[in-house]
Amino acid sequence: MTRRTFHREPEAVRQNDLIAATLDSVAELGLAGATVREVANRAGVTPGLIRRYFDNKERLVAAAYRTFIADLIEMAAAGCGDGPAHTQLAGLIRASVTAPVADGRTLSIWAAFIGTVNSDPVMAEAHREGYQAFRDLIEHLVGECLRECGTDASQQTIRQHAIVLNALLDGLWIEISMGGDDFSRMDVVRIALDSTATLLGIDPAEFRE
Amino acid sequence: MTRRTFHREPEAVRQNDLIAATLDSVAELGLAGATVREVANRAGVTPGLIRRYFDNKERLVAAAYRTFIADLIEMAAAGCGDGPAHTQLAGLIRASVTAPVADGRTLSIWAAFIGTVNSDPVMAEAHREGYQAFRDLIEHLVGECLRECGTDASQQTIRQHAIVLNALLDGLWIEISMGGDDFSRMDVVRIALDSTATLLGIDPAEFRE
DNA sequence: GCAGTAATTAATCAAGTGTATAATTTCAAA
DNA sequence: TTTGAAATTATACACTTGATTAATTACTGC
Repeated sequence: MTRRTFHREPEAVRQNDLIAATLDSVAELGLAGATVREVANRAGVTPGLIRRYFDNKERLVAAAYRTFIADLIEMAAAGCGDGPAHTQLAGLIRASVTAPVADGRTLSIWAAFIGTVNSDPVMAEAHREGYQAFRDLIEHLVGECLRECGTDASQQTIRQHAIVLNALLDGLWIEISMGGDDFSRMDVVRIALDSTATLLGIDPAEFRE
Repeated sequence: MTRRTFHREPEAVRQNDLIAATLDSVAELGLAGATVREVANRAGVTPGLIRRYFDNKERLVAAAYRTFIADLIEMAAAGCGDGPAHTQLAGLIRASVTAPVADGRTLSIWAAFIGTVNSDPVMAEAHREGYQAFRDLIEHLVGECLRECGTDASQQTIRQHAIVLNALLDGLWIEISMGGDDFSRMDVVRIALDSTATLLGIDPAEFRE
């Protein structure tokens, strides 16, 4: 009876693999399906090993959530580029309503985690961290964008615009990711950009990237 | 050793109690916490009894989701009243961004269920049923509202407006329910109504209920 | 090449899960 | 009051879960 062969991996790599395996499990099987054994299998590893990298299963899941949120924001922010603010904002919006940010897998993971925020303080904290970052980014871009257009708005007005825009993006992201009905037929990017221009009171033509 | 006393309940009542207990469990402990025993305890009943009302735990959870979604839509639609369309729409919006539709408990339950839609066909079906109803309601109200304002819009334009408005409401609902930051300080109803008016291109003054 | 250390496996445990079934109790009808 | 059927409880079972520990293996530094 010979043991299964294995090879060692740098700590960061293994940790990353375990987190990736966790996210895959959550996406395909739901949070309940992300058992220690399932995650270990997907990572090509034995269940016991997980404990060497994460104290608890709870810690593993929380870590997975943190990297998920961070990656999500990074993917969205990657659409910004470094041009004028209205171009950056347009890029952010386009990225938010198209894959890979907007797709079923991402939504499943997000929802599964969000569902625990109310009953799990650790997850609640992990959540707040990441969410704030996205809202701050939007608020900054909205402010710059309005300034570029010659509109002088108070900080409170900017904040309100950011809140509404953030909500709109969240909602569109959910609807599109859920794969509802006829989104494949319409130009979601155009709709998102035009709606944003309308809400901010700026010229829609400005928003053609 | 005497058995615990009990009293019989009409089938509909028991069924309802079990569903209510399931939703409470999901809200407070997450989907994973909604075990057969937990639900039974909250319903003041023994685990075995559940099987007399639901074939599976899966069926119980699906039934709970259906009534949850139905109640949610009913609560939102209850704000409509029966006046002119723009008043009905305003009522719907107000109801959507205030309690009991918009609160943490509701969001927790919603998210927990949504997280399963991708991996569970039964839940996916239960979901689509309820969601369509809400979008149809919004589309109808938007159409009537534009007609009242003298705007003549094509069916496709109406549909696009409905999609955007639906997304905005979803997003606001989530942000408010999540209890993010400073929503307590601001008039969310006002923000929601004004944003809607802006998006539909109608006079915000029309929307003061 | 060799030793020692640390990563990994394998095997096991107690607790909790959904489900099944037989024993009881309630209640309505006679 | 008695009887019978249906609702409810109690108990048990097989299985999965997260966690623990000792035995083994791979790799690093000498």
